[in-house]
Order: sequence, then structure tokens, then C-alpha cells
Amino acid sequence: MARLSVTSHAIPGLLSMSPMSGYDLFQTVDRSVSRFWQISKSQVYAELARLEPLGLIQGTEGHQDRVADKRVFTLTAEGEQALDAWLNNCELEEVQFRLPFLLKVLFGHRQRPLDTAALLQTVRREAAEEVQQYADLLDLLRGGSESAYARATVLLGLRMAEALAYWALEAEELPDRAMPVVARREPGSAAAIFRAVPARRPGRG
Amino acid sequence: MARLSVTSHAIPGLLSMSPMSGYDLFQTVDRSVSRFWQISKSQVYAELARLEPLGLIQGTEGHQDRVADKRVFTLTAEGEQALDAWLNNCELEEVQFRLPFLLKVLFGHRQRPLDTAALLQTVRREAAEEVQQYADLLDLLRGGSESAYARATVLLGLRMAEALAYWALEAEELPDRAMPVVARREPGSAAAIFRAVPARRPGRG
DNA sequence: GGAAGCATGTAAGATGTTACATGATTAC
DNA sequence: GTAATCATGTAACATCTTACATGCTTCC
Repeated sequence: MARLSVTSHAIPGLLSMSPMSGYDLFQTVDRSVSRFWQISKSQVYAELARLEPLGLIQGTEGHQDRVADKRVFTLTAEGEQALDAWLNNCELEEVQFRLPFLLKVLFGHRQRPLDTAALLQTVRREAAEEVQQYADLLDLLRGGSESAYARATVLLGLRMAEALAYWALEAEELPDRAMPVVARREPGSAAAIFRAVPARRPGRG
Repeated sequence: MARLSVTSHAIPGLLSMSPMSGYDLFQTVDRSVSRFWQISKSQVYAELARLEPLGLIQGTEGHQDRVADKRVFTLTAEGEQALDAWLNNCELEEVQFRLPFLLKVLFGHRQRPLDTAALLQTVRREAAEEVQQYADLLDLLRGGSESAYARATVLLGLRMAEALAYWALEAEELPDRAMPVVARREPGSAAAIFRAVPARRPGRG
């Protein structure tokens, strides 16, 4: 059996909380894990179509009187086994960040320091809003022991947003003191700036 | 002209520091932006092949005596314009996090609290190592005003790693108090936990 | 009457990764 | 002689997103 992606494990993980239809799954993903693991609607249905023939999940027709019928998926015994095996595997998959604004900061030499400062202010404002959102979320999820793990994930969102807001404030003070980099003509001199920096990891790309 | 991806703008951004070959670019990416914007080797060459016919970059044959010849790419006037237009566009592209370990935390009800605590310890240890790496990096890049913006990006890496380590410590104390979630039979009850949580954004998926 | 929610998907394409192919030079 | 570095790509495939198609119900 081919190794499954993280997304392929996320679906059984959610189904381990309760049986759900594709629609329920997307709603749940969008309201929970999407902050740190996005899955699109069509991807949810694609994963369901992949996992059912593998015997990890089992769809059952659920008839609804007033609303369109839905197929409710349940985790099978094999599915539970696969989920637990993945959870117990202590080799953690790599985290990935995609922070476009940070590229814009890195290329700050193309802009006036004032523009970079404005960018950082936007980042800080948005991060502060996020802090508030996560705090509200924690409040929503307070109490119930069944949401303890959900609260832990929300707490990380809060801490990361705090860190981002703090950094943006710190960084706003840097550009004033920074001389703009004049584009240099010698090829590879940008690489030279980072020459001393170790490469991330062998066997990449 | 079709809208370019963030990766397509990252290449001109790097070339704005100095002309570089595909090889130089990958080395530079791997040592700098890969922490928050990964680009694989083949992706670098693919972007170069896309950007040159658009007139944003210009490749010139550079003959080297001892080592294989390389094609050095320079940012054209149009390329500079496109880069600056992107930098000045104040609508920031969305940040994206992919944190597989956080999925594992969310599914903590499938494990003994001890296993989740062990997972969090691993996260904390790795985050602490990262803090050290970023601190070393800051040291490497210290001084020179031409690396001021690079230092700002590294500083964010440091702050995020700190936040992660701090959170892991906080979270280690949660599972002890958390009752494991018993899988419930009613379909959609997991969705119910998050029902009160607002959906992320309209027009997604 | 119209918008929004419920519900399941398909089609097309963007994006990106891994592994492979090739061949020279340099350092040990 | 063997491994690492320099250098440029191709091919195959994995992954994921956007937009579209469909039709029913409920709320205002």
C-alpha cells in the first residue's frame, strides 16, 4: 500500500471524532484545522474516494427527509489502525511555512524604508486581529474536556499570532537604520551574503 | 499577462540583489528564503524558463574556464517594474501554515496522554534547536547594513521558534487534565464541537 | 422571488516534488 | 579512485485549487 499523505490521515482523524459526510467534513475542516492544515472541498471528496476502496473508511447511505441525502462515512477497524500507526510514528512530518510578506521584507532594498514600515504595520494590525480571534475562539471552546485538544491547537495559533505582532513591531525599527542595498553587478554576490549560511538539508530538490 | 505566482516574484526579487545563475539561485534560496518560502531546484529552472520569454529576466551565457558554463540571469527594466509593482501592492498574499504535528495533537483523544506529551516534548526540543540555529544565523549576518532585511526575516524565524517552544511547554500540561474523547456515534457531532466557530472565509473550496 | 444553506461531485489546470540523466572538475 | 561540488535540465507524478454543474429546502 502506497504511503498516504498527511491530508489522507487527517480525514480518518476527523472521522475518529464522529462519523461524518463529506459536507460535514469540509465544514469541520474549515472551522478547525484549516488554520494550520488547509483542505479544499473537492480535496475532501477526493480523499474520501481514495480511502473507501482502501477499506479505511466505510460510507453508508443516510436518508434525510427534508434535505438532500448524504453519505455518512465511518472509520473502519483498519482505518483506526492506520490512524493510530500514523499518530504513533514518532518521525514528525516537516512543518512548512509560506509567508509571502516575509519575501517582501527581504526585498526591502527595492523600496523606501517608509514603505517597508507600512507593510510591517499591516502585518502587525492583521496579527493583532488574529490574536483577538484566537482569544475569542478559546473562549468559545472553554470548559468541556472533549475540546481540550482543540483548545491546545487554538492556543498555538494565539502564540504564533502574538509572536508575529511582536516581531512586526521590532522589525519596524530596523528599516530606518538600514541602508538600502544597491544592486551589485557581480553575479552571485547575493549568494555571497548567504554563503556562510548552512544549506537546509541534503537530498532536497 | 497572466498573474504571476509568489514564487515567480521571488526569483526577480533575488535577482534584484545580484545577477545569478539557476544554480546560484537555488543555493541562495536553500540558504535563505526556504525557511518560509520553499522552492525546489527544478522549480527554479522552471520559473527561469517562464520569466525569460516574458522579458522580465535576461539570460547571458557566462563562460567559465575550470567549471561548467553557466547562464547568468539579470533582471530587466520590465522585471524591475514587475517586482516593484508586486512589492508595492498592499494586498498581502495569505500566509499558509502546514503543521502536521498539530493535527496529531488535535487527534490526541486516540492516544494516551503520555504519548501526546512525548510528541510535545519532541516539538519543544526541535523548536529549541531551531531557536539556537536562528540565533547563530543572526550572529553570522550581524553588522553589514546590506543584510539588515535578511536579519529581519531571520528574527521572525527566531520569534516563531520561541513561540512554538513556549507553547509546547504550555500544552504539555493540558493532556494530563484532558479526558480522552470517546468516539461518539451520532454523525456530525465532531462538527458540532466546532459549530460555533466561524467559517474561515467565503468563496473557498 | 431570491439568497443562503445542504449535498456531491467533475473537469481543468496550476503548482510543486522526486528521481533521473549528464558530464566536468576538485579535494581527499 | 571516490566523493563532493558545479551546472542544467527532463520526466513523471503527486497534490491541491478554482470554477462549474446540479438540485432540493428553508428563511426572509
